[in-house]
Amino acid sequence: MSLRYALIALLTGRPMTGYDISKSFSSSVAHVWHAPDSQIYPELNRMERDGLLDAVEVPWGKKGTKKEYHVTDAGLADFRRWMESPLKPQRQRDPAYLKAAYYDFADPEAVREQLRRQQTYWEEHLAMLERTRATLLDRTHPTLAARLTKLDEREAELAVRYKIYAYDGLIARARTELAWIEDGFALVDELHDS
Amino acid sequence: MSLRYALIALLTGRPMTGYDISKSFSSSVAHVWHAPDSQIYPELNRMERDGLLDAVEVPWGKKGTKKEYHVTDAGLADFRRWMESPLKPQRQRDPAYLKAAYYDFADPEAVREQLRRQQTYWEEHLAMLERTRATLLDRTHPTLAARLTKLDEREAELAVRYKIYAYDGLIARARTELAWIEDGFALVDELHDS
DNA sequence: CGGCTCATGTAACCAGTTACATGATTAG
DNA sequence: CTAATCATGTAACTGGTTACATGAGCCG
Repeated sequence: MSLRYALIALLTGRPMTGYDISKSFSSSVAHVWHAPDSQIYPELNRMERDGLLDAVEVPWGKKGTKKEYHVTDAGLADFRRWMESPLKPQRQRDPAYLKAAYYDFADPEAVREQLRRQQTYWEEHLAMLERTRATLLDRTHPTLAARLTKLDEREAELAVRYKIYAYDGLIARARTELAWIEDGFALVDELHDS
Repeated sequence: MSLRYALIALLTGRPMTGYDISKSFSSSVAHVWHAPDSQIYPELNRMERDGLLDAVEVPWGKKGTKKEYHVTDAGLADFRRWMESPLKPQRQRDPAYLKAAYYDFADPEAVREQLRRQQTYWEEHLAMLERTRATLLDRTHPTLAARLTKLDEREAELAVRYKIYAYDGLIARARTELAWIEDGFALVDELHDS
């Protein structure tokens, strides 16, 4: 269900076509909620059917049209309702930790290789988060910038600060993962001669 | 697919019935990989079919029997192969962060309520992780203890240390979440008069 | 005219969730 | 005898993944 709220969140910035969404998704909401195109288009149709979005046919080229989705009042109300509803506690389900608990079944060199891959992944992820955070701070992030034009300074301040808050959480999480990976290297060295 | 490896991991400790598994699951592997009963039983059947487990019929009461699952050599080999195979990078998908990025759409009091709930959840989760970590350290954790009887001291040391390593990661993560939640309270107070 | 981007999906599958179903055994 | 525990699931559904499918428009 969160996908639909990720989509509404994105569309509060500005109306977009499915294509626009699937492109800008990856550089914004996808940092907290990833989804592939094949899930986005059908969901947009369902949301239109449920009255959360209005699809406006916009001409495209000579004869083509494209659908531009606008959040309806009902959609916004639904979004706010979801925002204020309690989260159900997330189940833990992380293969990295499952593996780590049983690293004694694997070859030490294979463990190091795992750790190196995770390290690379998290370093890149962290760098991306920090870049994005910077564009939020200076308000050049395209999706955010689009939304800010509709807000007064007080509202803009809130929107920006909460987004930065979310990214700060993601950044802290990435750093925690990286510190854990560092500890992993040290542990493998300690346990297997070196 | 990770469920099946969580199950093999658990069964390396000692052979168990589906019922044993579904009970002890929650106090061990479920900390890294949650699964309900309704997913466990069918998966055990599939794993037996695939030759990863042997099901031994054990008498139970006067006429009943129960199935005790043993990991086969093929199962262990498959587990090791999985252990050494690269993880595919996990997609971010966390509703708490999605909401946080858009807290400006919610009432400040509703936001505080959200934060309080998450705080309670993570505090309890953290306490549970720390209790479990302590039982790993003193080797009284039942699943671990069962496995240790089959290992020499050197192997036992590895098994224990890696399990503690995994829990240290989970604990660090929980603390990071709690720190982020604290920052959330401070931010709401700052942004909404107080 | 050829290749990129814009545009919109479908189909088959797999994993996980929720709710329900049923019966035997054992402890008090 | 009754309640708790042991035992084992099925069914319907939701959400997410992977792979594929197709065509119009735009730029050089």
